[in-house]
Amino acid sequence: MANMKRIAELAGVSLGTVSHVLNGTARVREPLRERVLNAVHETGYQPSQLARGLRRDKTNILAMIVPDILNPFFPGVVRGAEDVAFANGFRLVLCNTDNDHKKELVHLNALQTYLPSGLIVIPSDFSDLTAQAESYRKSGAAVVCVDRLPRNWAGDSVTSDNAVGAFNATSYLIDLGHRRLAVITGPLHLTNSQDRLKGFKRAVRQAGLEIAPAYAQEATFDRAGGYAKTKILLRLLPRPTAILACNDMIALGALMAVREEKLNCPDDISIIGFDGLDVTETTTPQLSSVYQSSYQLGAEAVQLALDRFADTSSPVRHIVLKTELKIRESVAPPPKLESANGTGSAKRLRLAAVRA
Amino acid sequence: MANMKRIAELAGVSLGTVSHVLNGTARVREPLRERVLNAVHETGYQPSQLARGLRRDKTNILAMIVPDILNPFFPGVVRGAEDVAFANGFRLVLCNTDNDHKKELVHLNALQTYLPSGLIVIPSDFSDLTAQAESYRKSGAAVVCVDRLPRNWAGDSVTSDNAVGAFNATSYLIDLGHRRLAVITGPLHLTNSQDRLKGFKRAVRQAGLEIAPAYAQEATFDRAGGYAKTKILLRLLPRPTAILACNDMIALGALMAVREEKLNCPDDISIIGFDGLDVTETTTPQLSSVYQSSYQLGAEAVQLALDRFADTSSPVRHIVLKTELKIRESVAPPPKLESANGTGSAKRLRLAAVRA
DNA sequence: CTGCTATTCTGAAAGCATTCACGTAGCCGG
DNA sequence: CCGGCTACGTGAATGCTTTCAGAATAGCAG
Repeated sequence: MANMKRIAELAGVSLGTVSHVLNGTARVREPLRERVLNAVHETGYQPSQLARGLRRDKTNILAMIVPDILNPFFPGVVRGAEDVAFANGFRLVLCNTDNDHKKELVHLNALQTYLPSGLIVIPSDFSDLTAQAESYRKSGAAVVCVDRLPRNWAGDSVTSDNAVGAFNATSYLIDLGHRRLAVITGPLHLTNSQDRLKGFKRAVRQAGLEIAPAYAQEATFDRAGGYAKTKILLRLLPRPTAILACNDMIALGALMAVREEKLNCPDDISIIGFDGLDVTETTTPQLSSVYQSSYQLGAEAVQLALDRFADTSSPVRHIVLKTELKIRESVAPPPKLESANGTGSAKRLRLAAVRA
Repeated sequence: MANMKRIAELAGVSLGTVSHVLNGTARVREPLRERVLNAVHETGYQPSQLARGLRRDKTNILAMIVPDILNPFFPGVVRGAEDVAFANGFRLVLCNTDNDHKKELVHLNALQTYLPSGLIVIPSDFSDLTAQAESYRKSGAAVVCVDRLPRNWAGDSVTSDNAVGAFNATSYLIDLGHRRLAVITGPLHLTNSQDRLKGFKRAVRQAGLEIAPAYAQEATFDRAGGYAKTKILLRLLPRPTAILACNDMIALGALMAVREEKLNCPDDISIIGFDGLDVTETTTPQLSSVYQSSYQLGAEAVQLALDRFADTSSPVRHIVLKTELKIRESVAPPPKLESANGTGSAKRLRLAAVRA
């Protein structure tokens, strides 16, 4: 690959001039400018990002840290981030933490030696990024947290309005007539889980309902978690008539458990998930869900990083994206009649009532 | 951040010695060695990857190019790649092409200026990477193609055994008694689509069956494609009793179309997908699929790149991964009786037969 | 204790682009 | 025609690490 020196020779100018033409850092008269540009075209020269980064103390790399790209929620975030990054001439280095804070730290430390312009991070469990973020900021990199916040986070962030999303979903169920609501939250040390639970509780309180503690279960954010906790919920007396699952994976597990118990969703029990993944459209029944735009989360995060990058001193920003309740087939009014012990399917019960 | 000079001062040695200790490039006696290591620990010094890359003409970055991380098949590949990369001290720069060869070229050109050690690429549509690959190889970077191959690809690659996978699935259907098989392929300019179609045809031929051209439809690799082509297939007379969908998204679309036509899967029509995505477990009926390990695809690709990297001259390798036919609920023997026009559900027909 | 070889260390050069202090040419007003 | 200013260009210094040629030291044999 040609280097700048060669371009300078070809164009018959000095190194500095080539640099100025390339970066627009100084005025260069047309004839010279053109000669430089020609030389660049002829050779297909592209400046070494390494040398440039070394000199400028900054690269056009953005470091992106996510728990696990295999979790179907995260690819959207990554894609949104990559698109905005690419549009602005930045590249994304992607790292998975598996929600392991140690691994997160390893990545954080290692990545800094590439002098990225920014760091977009979906914090791992029990993450505390204060020190690292400080270090990045000191080196001139913007740090933005996405989706959930580490403890004591005081920097820029982009999240969905988890509380309002959960509130709306819960209210919707209540409006349908549900009174015995259950919620399966994600891990409660995560701020998004906390906020969704808050939204749920607020809706419940506002409706003057009481929810016994057993009706709020904490699960891991996956199908297995949703399945296990739903099994528990379905054994409670009286059985809940609706479940707010705090993400779609949990909702999927809930649906499996419901089916396995020979209950019918939505006749016996309504389910609303959270995230609005594509998979909610292909289940039977189709899952209702609080949709949030993972893409936008990532896109806004990078935009925020770029803004921060341009203006280090402006006040911290905390972008909160709207959610949208998508009601599909998994929601219905609560069963009209029920046996006292709360077992059996609503359909059967309805039949029993007719006979009686 | 401290630099090497500072470490040298702290340890009272020369720059060269620090470098040698850090890289093990020369023998350094214990006392000095220790002083250097201490200084490194105390300062938390980490060598600048930029300077190192600049000097070595190579970074520990791997460039990874995928069509679209939002396509649920690709995150697995990326994750597999990242894990192996990380384990070997490499980082992944992720780029999406949207299957646009132009965008692919832009990424390819831009990424080279970071002097990556390797390039892992899932080629876009109509990709021809010969020239770029050559350029990368010339700069000492390993290039590995994954999942599908560009035209005239002569380099290392990792793919699944698409032909055998499709052959097995098709044979399974034939063994169940199906005679009127249909296939919905992906875009036929993609080698994986071609291979799956070949496998299908081979199984058909081997069973002595004939498939009219209309029973082989080409679709985009998504739900919409599967849906549209299935609609067409369901209108054919006689109607096919089984569909091999060449990926799970197509299968999902097929399932939707079947349901919409008030047909029952698997009673009226069997469906087998390809890829074995998680989503196949959450549909009703659960989708049978030819499972391939996207994770392994990515992991092997990076391993191959690292190997190539260590030995530039060894012969080109072409890793082909096994697939596994996962039969779930979407497959059954063909309906026993059918009306001549091929409409109506098998169940109804069976009832009619009983009455007669 | 001397002479040599083998072993360690050192320091400068190289890799490439950016930037800053400084030189030069052109132009205006006087 | 000259002083002086503006607008352009120049090239050396810089950022950080690796590597190579060569200096210094250690160790051993005689």
